[in-house]
Amino acid sequence: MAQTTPVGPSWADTASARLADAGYRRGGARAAVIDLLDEQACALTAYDIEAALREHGRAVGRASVYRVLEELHELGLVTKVELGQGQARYEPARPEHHHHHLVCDTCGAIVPFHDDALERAIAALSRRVDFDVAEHEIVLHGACADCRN
Amino acid sequence: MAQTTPVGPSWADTASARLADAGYRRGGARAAVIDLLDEQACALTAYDIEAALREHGRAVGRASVYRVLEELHELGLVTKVELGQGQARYEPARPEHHHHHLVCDTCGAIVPFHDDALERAIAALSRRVDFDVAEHEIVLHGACADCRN
DNA sequence: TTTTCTGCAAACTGTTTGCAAAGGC
DNA sequence: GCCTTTGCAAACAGTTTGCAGAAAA
Repeated sequence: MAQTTPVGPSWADTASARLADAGYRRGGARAAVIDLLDEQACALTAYDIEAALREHGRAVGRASVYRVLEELHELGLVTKVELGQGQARYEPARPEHHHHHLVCDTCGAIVPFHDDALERAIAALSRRVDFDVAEHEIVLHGACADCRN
Repeated sequence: MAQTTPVGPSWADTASARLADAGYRRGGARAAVIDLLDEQACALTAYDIEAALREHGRAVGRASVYRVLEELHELGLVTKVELGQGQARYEPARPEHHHHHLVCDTCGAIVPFHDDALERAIAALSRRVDFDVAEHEIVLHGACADCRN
């Protein structure tokens, strides 16, 4: 169950450092949310985060969860995705693990994917367009392997 | 200000026919929403629709707007998009005008675009993936020409 | 006349905000 | 000690639902 992700400077470290640079103090709620996000590979809802923290015995107020997520998102450290399920999801922004999502509209399952051709098409398009494109979000809806039967 | 879109069977006709086939009756709220959507090229929020109908002197209850939109979406006649602005938007589904959206995170402007390379990449990917892909949504975030200065 | 549709108001859900107490520096 | 951060509760916004009257078939 334990996941090992032995990289150099962890996302949590980077995020903490960046927050410090931005003048934020090292509060408990902030650290708890960052540590939790650091362990996650894919996107969680604010509620997921709140529940997980409570289970870990590090309960954090809902408002604080939202506030921390917003700060992190503002600094580009967290990616906020809306998968059409009526609530936002958040995941650590790790450029080397850039990905998008498949959503099963039947069971709600979320599967991350990455596709170079798609990224190239997006990059080319971004250059062509009269717009400063900062981010892009791609969501594929449908039925997962289990649900299409 | 008046837009002319002289196609064969209008989207409104198609939508009405499809609704009738599905066993729905031809109520006033339903017709009003369909007629309004038919005139629109891009995505409106439920609130936009409610306000526009009121201005046209065809006021429709908010609940009815949502109910009609849901029916239309269920039948695949309306595309529902979430552009990260905390509210859903709806537009008539016209396969021949398939497009996606650029969103200016500064002023909120929404610009539709279409890109064949992107669509091809999505199509290829959809075939490769262990998932029945029914729809896809692509949102590019950034700053529009006016806001990037 | 029977069944569906509509509008209103109330309920809900996810998110944000005001404020006083707790905590970092 | 000053200023930020936190948690709670209340406020909010968008959306959904229950219900009684209006309207289609």
